[in-house]
Amino acid sequence: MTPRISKLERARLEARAKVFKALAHPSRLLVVQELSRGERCVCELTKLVGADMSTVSKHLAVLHAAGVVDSEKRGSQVYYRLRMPCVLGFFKCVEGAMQAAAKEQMEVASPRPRRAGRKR
Amino acid sequence: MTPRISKLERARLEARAKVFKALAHPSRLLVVQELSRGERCVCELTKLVGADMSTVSKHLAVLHAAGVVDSEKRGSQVYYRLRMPCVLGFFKCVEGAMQAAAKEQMEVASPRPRRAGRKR
DNA sequence: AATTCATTTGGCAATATAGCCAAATCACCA
DNA sequence: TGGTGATTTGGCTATATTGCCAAATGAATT
Repeated sequence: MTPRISKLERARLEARAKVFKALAHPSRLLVVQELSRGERCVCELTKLVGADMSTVSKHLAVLHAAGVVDSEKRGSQVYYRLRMPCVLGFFKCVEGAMQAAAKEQMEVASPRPRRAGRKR
Repeated sequence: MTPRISKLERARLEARAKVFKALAHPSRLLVVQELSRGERCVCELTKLVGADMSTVSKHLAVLHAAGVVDSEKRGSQVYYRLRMPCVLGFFKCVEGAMQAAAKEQMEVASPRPRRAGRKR
């Protein structure tokens, strides 16, 4: 019942979790990936994601609140930029782990026989 | 309405998001951090987190399903291990970004005066 | 086999998230 | 000032997540 960590540590974890939460959605990951290639306006991202613009706007608000992206209004459109480029490094980490997991999945599904095996 | 990405790409994003989702909770982040120091049984992690053991067990199940941790039963207890150590690198990235954000927050709250300023 | 400890699972209520539509803003232009 | 395009916000429903309790499972012990 009594946690072994301080309130401060709790707050730190909460803040960190906010960033992960912000990235924990396919559309938002897609947006981040796209923004890694340069700034984009909401209309461009909307076409890319293929959802309602209001939906995309809310996704962007989540990313912005977490400090992952930055926005700048120019004329009538708003441009978003990636502000935490180090997330891209983590994508590679995840990618690698997923490949390992996939390989393992396959081996569980049909293990390579040690000496001789046959399909069943 | 029509997204500009393929179904395969969609699936890839979904899989990636699953990992982020698994990390998107303070308690689970705490667990990951702890496991970076070595394997721990559920009872240890439960004390650390300070929640019901069933709750912690479910958190661990989420991390396991995402491939972030691994488990091994030894005797009557189950030991969990970090399987994706590269997540730790990302913690640093987030930490740095959050510090930058915090500093900026403070400057927004009370900007350093350019020439002369006074409290209001 | 009964007991106990460690863990997982089922179920449920509270809360949070996602996505759409409609309405409100905001900038620009006629 | 009215109109148009870009974006955000409010509101709503559907869905997902969280966390507790209680019950089920499993291993070690008596």
